[in-house]
Amino acid sequence: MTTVEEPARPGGRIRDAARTKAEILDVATQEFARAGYMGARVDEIAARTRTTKRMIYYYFGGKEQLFTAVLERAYSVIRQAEQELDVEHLDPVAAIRRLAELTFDHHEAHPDFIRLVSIENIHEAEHIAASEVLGKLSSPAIEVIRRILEAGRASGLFTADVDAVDLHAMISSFCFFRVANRHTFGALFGRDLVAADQREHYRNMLGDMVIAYLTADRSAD
Amino acid sequence: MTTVEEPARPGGRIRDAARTKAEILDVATQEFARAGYMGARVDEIAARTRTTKRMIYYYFGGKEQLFTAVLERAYSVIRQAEQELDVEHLDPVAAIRRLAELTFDHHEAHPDFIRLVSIENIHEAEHIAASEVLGKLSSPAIEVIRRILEAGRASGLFTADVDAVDLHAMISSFCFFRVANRHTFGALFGRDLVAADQREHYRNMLGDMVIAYLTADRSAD
DNA sequence: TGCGTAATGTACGAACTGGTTCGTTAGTCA
DNA sequence: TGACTAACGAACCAGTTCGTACATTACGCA
Repeated sequence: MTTVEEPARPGGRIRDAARTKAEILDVATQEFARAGYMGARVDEIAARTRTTKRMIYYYFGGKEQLFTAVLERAYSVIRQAEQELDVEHLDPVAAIRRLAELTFDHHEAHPDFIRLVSIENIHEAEHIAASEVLGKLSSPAIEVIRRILEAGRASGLFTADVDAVDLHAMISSFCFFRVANRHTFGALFGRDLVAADQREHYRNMLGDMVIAYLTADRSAD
Repeated sequence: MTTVEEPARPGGRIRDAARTKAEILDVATQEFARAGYMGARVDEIAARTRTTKRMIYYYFGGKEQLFTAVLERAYSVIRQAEQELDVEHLDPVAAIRRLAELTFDHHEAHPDFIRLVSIENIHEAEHIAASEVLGKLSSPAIEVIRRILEAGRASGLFTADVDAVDLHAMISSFCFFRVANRHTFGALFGRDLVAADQREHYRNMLGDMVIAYLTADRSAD
């Protein structure tokens, strides 16, 4: 989330559509993530911006479209990260582990994004459905996983006939839950899943889990 | 969720505190799960009840306490289910698989509960913290897992030195994600994780994953 | 049977909230 | 340089929303 922060020429208003839009999106991302879609206040977003509520409606049309724009930008950040995945030079086991760790790191680094996704699910993904952009572009990570899995099966390392999307779901589950349900889990089990000193532990646990699943001896089943 | 449904004596109002309270909780559960905490409308809950908004404030004090009461009852349902866990007569591998499948089934059967938990996490578990009841009582499932893990390690079947709470988190992750993120995942990857004809597939996948993790050959690490 | 209290219903209000109306200003291009 | 338009601000409005004041009724018990 590129936080816009500029010297702000002190005398009166400056005209910069791009900056104003970006600033609104920054603040809106925080506010929606903080309070949920219905809990977020358009006035509050405006107040924390160097512009006014009028501009939100001028640029985005309304609360609904603003949230959609927030989601679009948030998703574009992961896609960017996924695009930079470069793990296919590794052997399949190392490649999958690396991919899992990158997913893990990305979730940890973007808790606001996780919250937005939770919120969007409460609303049954209606904003994603309404978005021109989001519906189409699928994740590059899936293709990467598909290729690694193929290589792993070809070399005999991977015993399981797993689908790439399913494996992605498995990896995401763990990463997502850890961040999204941090609070209830902590309150009920007295354990902070996102505690700094447990980070490596859970990161390894995820890798071990995925590799164990892919390389398990299926002859006993 | 025991839906209260009674013949409803046709002539005028009936006095039944327990029934009125239970009916409010039923409707409130639906409404909060549907729209989130901030999105839920007290008037709407009252309208869908055979009583009035006045009664909500009379019995629960306010929206906040009503939501807490909804959470308390929702969590008590899982605890009930967990209390009935009876898997320790099985060998450790079968016992863990059975436990994972029960968790899987419970999540699938209670989507409203999943939504409430997501919502409560958006609000950083503040209602759980405010609850007299919820903070203390921890899950019986943890003790069951602890015992199975011990037996598994003792018999040499389980290679991993896993903590019971961590394993619970692992199992819950997959089950929770599948239900909670159904909508965004479906919209983005074109796959319905809760499709009826894929149920067995994902149920097996979870079991395979957990067993593979617990019985993996760790000598290579 | 009458009385006290728990339970219930109605109507209302103050504060809030998304969205709009109307008017203003800065930049730019002919 | 002047006019045109994109960018912007202040005030306002209509509909909601949580919560309450006040009146009322059913039920248990003396």
